[in-house]
Amino acid sequence: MYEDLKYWYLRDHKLFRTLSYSQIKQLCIITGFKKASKGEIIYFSTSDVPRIFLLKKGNIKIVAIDDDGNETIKDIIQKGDLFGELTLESDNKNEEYAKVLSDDVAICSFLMSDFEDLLLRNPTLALSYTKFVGLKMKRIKNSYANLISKDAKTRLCQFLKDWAEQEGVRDGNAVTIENYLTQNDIAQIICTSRQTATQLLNEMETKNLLSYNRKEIMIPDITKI
Amino acid sequence: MYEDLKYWYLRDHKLFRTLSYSQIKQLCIITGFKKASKGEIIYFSTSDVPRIFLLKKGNIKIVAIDDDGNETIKDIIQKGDLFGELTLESDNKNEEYAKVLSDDVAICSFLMSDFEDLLLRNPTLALSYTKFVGLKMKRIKNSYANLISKDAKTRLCQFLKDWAEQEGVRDGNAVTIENYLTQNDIAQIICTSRQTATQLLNEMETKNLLSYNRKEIMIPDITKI
DNA sequence: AGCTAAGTGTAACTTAGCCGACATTTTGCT
DNA sequence: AGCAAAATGTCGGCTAAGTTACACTTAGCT
Repeated sequence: MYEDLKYWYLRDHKLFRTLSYSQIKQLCIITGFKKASKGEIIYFSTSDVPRIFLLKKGNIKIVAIDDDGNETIKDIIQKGDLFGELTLESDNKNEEYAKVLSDDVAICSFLMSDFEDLLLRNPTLALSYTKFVGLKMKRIKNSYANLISKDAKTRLCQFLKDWAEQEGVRDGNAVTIENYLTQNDIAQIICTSRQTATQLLNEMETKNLLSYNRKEIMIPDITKI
Repeated sequence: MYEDLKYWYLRDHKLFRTLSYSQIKQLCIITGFKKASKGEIIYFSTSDVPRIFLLKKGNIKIVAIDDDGNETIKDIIQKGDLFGELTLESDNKNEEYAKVLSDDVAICSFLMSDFEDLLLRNPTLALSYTKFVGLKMKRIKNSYANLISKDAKTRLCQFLKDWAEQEGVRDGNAVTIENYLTQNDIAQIICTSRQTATQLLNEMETKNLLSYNRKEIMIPDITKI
C-alpha cells in the first residue's frame, strides 16, 4: 500500500488528529487491508497475531457464539470505528467473528504490538486513546443500564434514537435511517425476541411514529419516539 | 501528609509498580486523604475539581439515583481499587455517591489533571493504565452479558463465585466470605428484587450449598455453586 | 420465471420474577 | 432494658415477554 494512502486512512480518525502528517507517515503501522461484501464473514479473533481494526467503509456486526451455539450480537461497528482488541489484551478463547451488513466494506488493520509501540512513543496519543476507550466504556455502561432497567418498548425507542443520532439524515424533526439491519438483528441488539421486536415496530408504525421497510426507517418526528 | 506515606499509599497498587521509589516520591500527586465509617455517604462526582480516588481500606458501594429517585448500585469498590472518573473525562451531570459498607474506610485521592500530567511523562504508566481501563471494560461487558442472558438464579451463583474468588478465604473447596452486603444490596447487584434474592439464598441454604448470615457467607463446596 | 431461503406477521400458551402486603427477626441507640 | 428502624422471611396475584407454531412476503439465485 502506498504511504500516502496509509496516511489518509488513519488521518480522518479523530484519535490520530493529534499527530502530524510526517508522524503518521513515519509510523507505517497499517499492515493489512481488506475489502468484503454483504453477508461475508470475517474472522479476526482467532487470527495469528492480535490486531486492531479500523472500519473505513460500510457496517459490520460483531457476533459471538455462546456455549449453546446461539448467535449473539456483541457490537455494531460503523464507518470510522475501531474494533478488535481495544483493551490491548489479547484473549485467546473468545469465539467472535464479524459479519458484513452493508453492500461492501473496507477494513484496514495494524498489529497490536505496533500500536503499543506507537503509544509508548506518543504519550499524548496514549492519553487520547485511554479517553477513547473510556468513552466506549461509558457508552456500554449506559446502554446496558437501559437494557436492564427498562422494558422492551423503551429499549427499542432508545435504540432508534441512538441510531438516528449516529447515522440518521435529519430534516427538521424528521429522520431517515438507512436500514441495514433485519428485525432479528434489532431484536438481538435490544435483547428481546424477534417476535416482540416485530410487534413493537408494527405498533409504532400504526401509530405513525415511524415507517419501516428493509431499506430504510423513516421517523416523522424524532422527538415523539 | 508525609512524603513517605504518600509513597506507600501508591506503591502497592499494581498500576504503579512500574515506577521507582524516587519517581513516585517526586510525583506527590496525592492531594486528599479521608477516613470514614460505616454508613457514611461520600459525595465525589459533584466535587469542585475532578479527582481519581484510591480505596486503601474497606469496602464501599457506588450508588446512583435515577430520575425516579430509585437507588441503583453501580459498583462495589474493594480495597486497592481505583474509582471515580477513570475515563479521564469528567461528566458533570451524573448523580452518584459512595456509601461506606465496611466498618471503616480510608480513601486517598489525586487530581485528574495531575494524573494526566503523570501519564504524559510516563508512557509506560500510560500504557498500563490504558490496559487497566480496558480490563475494567472487559469485566463490565462480561458481567452485563450475564445479567442479560441468564436467569436470576444463575446470576446469583455467578456473583457468589466472583465474590468468593475476589475476597473469599479458601480452604480446599470451602470458601468463607466476609459479608458486608445486605440481601437488598445483593439483589441490586444481580438486578433482581429483594424478595427473589432472599428466596434464592434460602433455597441454596436448604440445599446446603451455603450458609448465610449477616456477618459471613460460608460455601462448603464452591465447585457445586 | 420459478424456486428456496431469509425475513416478516400474528396468535395462543406459558412462566420467571416483579410487586404489594404483610409477619418476624436483628441491630443500633438511648 | 426498651424502642425504632433496618433487615429478613413468606405468600399470592399479576404481567411482560419468551416460546412454539405456522402463514405470508420478499430477496436472491439459476
